[in-house]
Amino acid sequence: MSHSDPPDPREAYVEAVLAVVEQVPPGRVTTYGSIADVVGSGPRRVGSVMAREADGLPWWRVVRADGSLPPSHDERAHAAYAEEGTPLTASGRVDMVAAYWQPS
DNA sequence: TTGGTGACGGTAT
DNA sequence: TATACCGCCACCA
Repeated sequence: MSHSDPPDPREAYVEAVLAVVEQVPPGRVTTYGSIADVVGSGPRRVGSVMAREADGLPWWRVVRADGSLPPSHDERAHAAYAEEGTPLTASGRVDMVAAYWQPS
């Protein structure tokens, strides 16, 4: 209310992304692009948020459109997939046909 | 202010 | 199927 009442759309955007990620059911995944579509932004913005705010989030449930993740996180992601029973392809990527979850 | 960067996506090769 | 390239656009030095 004072001279400065920072609505900070950046923070609201981050919260919106995190809210969607929290809704992805175990054993299922969604994509950066799908989240971007829901929150109204580009996939690279979503990736940027994940890189900074992944702390305490099921980040492994957010994958690329082809069902893969960066090699750096691939190993930890696979451990989570095995634990949650996430369907994978023979190539070692998430089976998008079987595991894709569309955020509402 | 300008330019480089990036947990991406889609298309071409 | 894998690799290369370009397009996008907010963020940071």
